[in-house]
Amino acid sequence: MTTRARREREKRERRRSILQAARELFFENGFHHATVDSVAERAEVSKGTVYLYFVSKETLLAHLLLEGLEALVAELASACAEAAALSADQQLRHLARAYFDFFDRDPQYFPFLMAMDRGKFQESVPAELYEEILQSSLEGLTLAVGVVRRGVDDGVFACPDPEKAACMFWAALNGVLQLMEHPLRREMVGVDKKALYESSVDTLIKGLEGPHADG
Amino acid sequence: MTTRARREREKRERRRSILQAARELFFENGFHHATVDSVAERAEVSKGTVYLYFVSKETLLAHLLLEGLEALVAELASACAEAAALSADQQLRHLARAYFDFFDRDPQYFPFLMAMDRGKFQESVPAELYEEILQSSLEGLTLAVGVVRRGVDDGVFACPDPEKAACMFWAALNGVLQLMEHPLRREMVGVDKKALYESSVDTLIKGLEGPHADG
Amino acid sequence: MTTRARREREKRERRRSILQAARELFFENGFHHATVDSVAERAEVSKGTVYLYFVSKETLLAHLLLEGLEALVAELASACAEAAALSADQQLRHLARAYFDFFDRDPQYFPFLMAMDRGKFQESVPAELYEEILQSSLEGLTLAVGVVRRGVDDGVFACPDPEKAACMFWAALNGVLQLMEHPLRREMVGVDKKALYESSVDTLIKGLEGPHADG
Amino acid sequence: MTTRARREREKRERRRSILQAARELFFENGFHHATVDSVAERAEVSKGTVYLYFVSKETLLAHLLLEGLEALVAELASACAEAAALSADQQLRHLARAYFDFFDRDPQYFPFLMAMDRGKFQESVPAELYEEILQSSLEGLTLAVGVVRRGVDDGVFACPDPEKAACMFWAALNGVLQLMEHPLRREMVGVDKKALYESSVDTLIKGLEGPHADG
DNA sequence: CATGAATGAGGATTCATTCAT
DNA sequence: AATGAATGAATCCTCATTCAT
Repeated sequence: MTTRARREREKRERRRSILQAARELFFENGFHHATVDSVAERAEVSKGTVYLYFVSKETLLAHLLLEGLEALVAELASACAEAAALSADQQLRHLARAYFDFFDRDPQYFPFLMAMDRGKFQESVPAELYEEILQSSLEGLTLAVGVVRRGVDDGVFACPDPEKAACMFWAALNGVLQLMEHPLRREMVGVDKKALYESSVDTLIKGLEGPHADG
Repeated sequence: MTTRARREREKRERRRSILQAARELFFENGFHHATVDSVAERAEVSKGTVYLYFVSKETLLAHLLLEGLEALVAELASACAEAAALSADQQLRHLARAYFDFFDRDPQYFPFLMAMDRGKFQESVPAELYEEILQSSLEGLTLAVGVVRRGVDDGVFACPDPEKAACMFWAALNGVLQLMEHPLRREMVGVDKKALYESSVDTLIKGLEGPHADG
Repeated sequence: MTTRARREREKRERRRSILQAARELFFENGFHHATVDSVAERAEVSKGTVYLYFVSKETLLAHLLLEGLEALVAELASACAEAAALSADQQLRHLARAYFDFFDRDPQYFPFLMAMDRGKFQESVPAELYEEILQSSLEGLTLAVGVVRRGVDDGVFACPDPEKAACMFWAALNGVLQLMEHPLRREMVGVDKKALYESSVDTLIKGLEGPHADG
Repeated sequence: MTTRARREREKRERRRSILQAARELFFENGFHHATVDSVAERAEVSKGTVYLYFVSKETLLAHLLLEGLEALVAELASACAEAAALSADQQLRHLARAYFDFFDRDPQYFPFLMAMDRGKFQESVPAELYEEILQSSLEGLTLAVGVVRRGVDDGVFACPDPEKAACMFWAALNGVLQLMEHPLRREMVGVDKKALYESSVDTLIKGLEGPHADG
């Protein structure tokens, strides 16, 4: 029946709009300062409806995170695939660019990924969901490890421990994104975000190419 | 008068103990889950007294931050000075190590430095104090810029924009510290924090040494 | 039509299953802590259906009560009939035993009979239904009055006011049941429920037999 | 200092007024339908103040109960003492009358004593307080046991188990009070509360006097 | 008849902040 | 200066009830 299909669609629609409202508000005011009331209001549903779709405020955040991470991983994987034919260092550049593009398009995710660390979060979110998030957040790293490993095999990179090298790479890029996240800090620093990011990629890759890089 | 001197000392003493109590509690439970009541109780003063010394809960955090940053800058400066006679790359290593040591000793600062970015924080803290914090947080960078610049002058580093290079360096190290902050993530990643940090320093310095590093 | 008959049966069936689910849940968690959702779920119907059969949560309770009371009255009446040939005091014992057996089998009714007293209950239940419940709850007493009256006529009991005597009897037994209802209290008191009940019956009957019992 | 003394008095005063407001509202609307807001309003304090004095709504009820029970026990003890010189049966009558007077004056306690039985109550009340309440609620019974035992020793009562007899007595009186508590039931029954109570006392004492009473 | 998604008025509790003493 | 009692707005969450399909 069409009715049923439409119902399903409306439900998904509503779920999306709640998630979207939460994304906006959590980002604008920070998770703690956003209220479930305001989420409901912006999503144009009642407060009860929010709880119909998500068991708690924290769970709302968790879904936001998971959704974001899954999208990110998908984009990273596709970037890797596209660059499969290129040299390892070019592939790594592709990966880094995809990473950048993602957070450039959706800068909100960054602070959220960090918010997840705090204690109370784990308690208020179904364990299963939490597990999924951690899994997802590892997948990006796994991709990078693969590329570095290939680079080592191909003689492009000279690092004894590809896993550590990938971590380093990943961490450094996160650092740049985080640093440039805050408008004030961006202004203070007086360097362009994208330019800084690309310099970092170049420097790191250059650092990985020579011998004894990560003893 | 001695009385006056004693009074002054007691006041400083009390201020310190409030700050100390706040530090402990904010770190243990996170800023939002710590209450002013609990701070007062642990500092063994009344709640009113807390407000006598600090205009708001956020201001308490701001002072904690400022205090921490000042200590950090002092340590960095001293590390720089100690290494003044060494080559620029060695000096940068010294700086990086001092940075690491600081956060290794007081790992709690890290999350707070990040918390500062959030919206409501700025509103609840005297603008002047906020400004001071930003200033302080830039001073570390300034130190690094100086070292890089000297390295360029000495022909050790080959980067056209020392400021950008220093930023990159700093951001990358922050990224490592942040990544390894969370116990779960540390476990997932399976790499030692200090080793990862040192590899990053090595890789970055190596990257800075060659030509066309940060075009 | 067979269809019609089946429909009727299904409706009764469904009604029963809702009532049964409510009984279980109200008893397990107390009326206030049980939710209509949980009743619907356990009865395997939708929440809307519950409201199709019962106008409110309170009405659900009222029907439970009424149903229980009707069953009780039936059992009491049958106990009376069975003992019709015996002496009045023996008949009264039979009645008391039937009363005990009923609450021993379904101890949950007791607290609910009491819950009914509370204010909001009357407002949320159709007046007619409420009236029926009160009527039913009186019928047991009427039975007891009849037996006592017969006892007076036969010279077995010596009380000028059979109605009052029956009330007294009834109230006393209720008191025992109520006292022994709570596990903690039962433990504290350190007396067996059935033994206490039977002693009460004996003592009361003995008290009714002599002269000047309820002046 | 006078100031301090006055402060203390005011605190006690406020505590009392909150307790009093709670008593009224819990009784008028039932515990579940009374709100902490309404308690605060009637006590003419803010909601926060209520929580300053009592850790939870349930604790408020617990204190009401404890206070009531302690007053009751005190009155029962004093009734016993006054009647120390009289025969055991007269002393028991005194005790019963004091019991009646208490609930006649403060009929609210009765429903509360019962409310305590429900599950969630125990969880929301400090264990220590709960224990105290149970203790208190036993003391009345202990008094009755003492009197009955003396009656047995004096040859006035002929019951092998004074403890059971006292329970029975107590339970029966509770039953009468409970039955007559509800206005509607009182009307239905058509018997005067006090008269019914006194008849019960007479009948029970008479029942205890003869032989084989509670074999 | 039956469904179950949506509602939204409450409810208990917390806590930063004030202020009379 | 120091106290700590009082405040009350704010917050998350619940759940009986309705109603379009």
